[in-house]
Amino acid sequence: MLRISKLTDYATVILARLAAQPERRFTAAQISAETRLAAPTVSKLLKQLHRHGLVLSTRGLHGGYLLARPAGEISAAQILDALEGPVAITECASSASHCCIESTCLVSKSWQRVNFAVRRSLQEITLLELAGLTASPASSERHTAPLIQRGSL
Amino acid sequence: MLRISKLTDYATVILARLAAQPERRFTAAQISAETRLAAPTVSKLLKQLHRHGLVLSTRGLHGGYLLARPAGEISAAQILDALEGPVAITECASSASHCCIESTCLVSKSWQRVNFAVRRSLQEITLLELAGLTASPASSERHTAPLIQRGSL
DNA sequence: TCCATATAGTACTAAACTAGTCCTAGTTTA
DNA sequence: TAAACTAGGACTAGTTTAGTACTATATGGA
Repeated sequence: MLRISKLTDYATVILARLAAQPERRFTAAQISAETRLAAPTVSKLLKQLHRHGLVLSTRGLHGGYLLARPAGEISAAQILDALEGPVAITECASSASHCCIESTCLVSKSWQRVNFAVRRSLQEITLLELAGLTASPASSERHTAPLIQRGSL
Repeated sequence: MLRISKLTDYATVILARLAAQPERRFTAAQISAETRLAAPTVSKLLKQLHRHGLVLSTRGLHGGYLLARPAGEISAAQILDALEGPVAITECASSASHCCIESTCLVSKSWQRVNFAVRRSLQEITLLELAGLTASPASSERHTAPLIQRGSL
C-alpha cells in the first residue's frame, strides 16, 4: 500500500546526495558514480527535477546540478509532485459519473480526504529529514500537526 | 501519489454496501446489481475479503456474505492489507544490499518511517467513516493522534 | 573558430503490474 | 438430485513503469 515508484526513490537518493554538499556542483555522471544508480536514469531524473524547480542546472563545460533551495525548504510532497504528478488516490474521483452510484462516490470522497491529509503531512517533511541530515530531529517535534483529523472525514 | 488500486476502491464500495445493512445477507449478484460493479469482479473481491476475515460467507442455497465485524471495528488499514498486501512504500527496503550505498539506504529507511506513520493513522479510520455512516463525525475528534511525528523521522 | 563536455528534450522498447473474465470444484437446501 | 450459491485458480488484454538511445543546445577553452 501507499507505494512510491522506484524512480521517486532514486530521485530522493539523488537529492540527498546534493543536499549533503549544497555548494558543490555535481555532474550527472558524478552522481551516478557516487550513488551507483545507472547514468541514463540519473540524467533523466535530474532533468525532471530541474523542470520542477528543485535543482538548478548549468550547461556546457564545468556544468552540472545544484540544489535550488536549502534542503530544509524542499518537502517530500514537492518531490512526489515533481516525480509522480498530482495523482489522485482513486481514479474514480476525476470521472465519477459513469460508474458510480451515490454510495460509491461517497466512498471515493472519503479516500480523497485521506489523501489530502496525507499530502499535508508530507509537506511538513523536508529533504533534510529524508536525507538524515538533521542534527537533532526531536527539536521539531512541537511543530507536529495531526495528519488526519478524523472529524474532517 | 499514494494511489490505491481500483480494486481496493471497489472493495470499499462493497464493504460500505454491507455496512449499510449489517444484518442482511448479500449474494455476490445482489451486491453487483446494487453497486453497478461487474459481477465477476465483485465475486473475486468478496472471496479475497473473506480470506482475510473481513466478511463471513455462507455457501449453498440462500448463501451469501455478511460483514464479519461491526463497521466501526474494521479499519482502512485492514482493508488495504487485505487487498494490496503488506507492500512497502519502497521496493529497495526488502533487498537493499545490491543497489544501495550507505546514503541510499538511509533514504529508504526514512520513507519506511513515513509509511509506518501513515499506516498507523489508517488504522484509526473505520469503515463506518469511509462509508459515511457516522452520525456525528466531529465527536471522535478528540481521539485524533498525530499521523507523522516528525521527531520520529 | 572548433572541439570537448555538459545539459535538454523526446521517442522508443521491454518488463511488470492491474483489471477483468472464465472455468472447475465444493457446499447447502429444497 | 438439481438448483443456487461460494472457493480457488488460471488466463488474457491493457496499462503503467523502468530503462535506454538519440538528437539538439549551451558553454568554455585551446
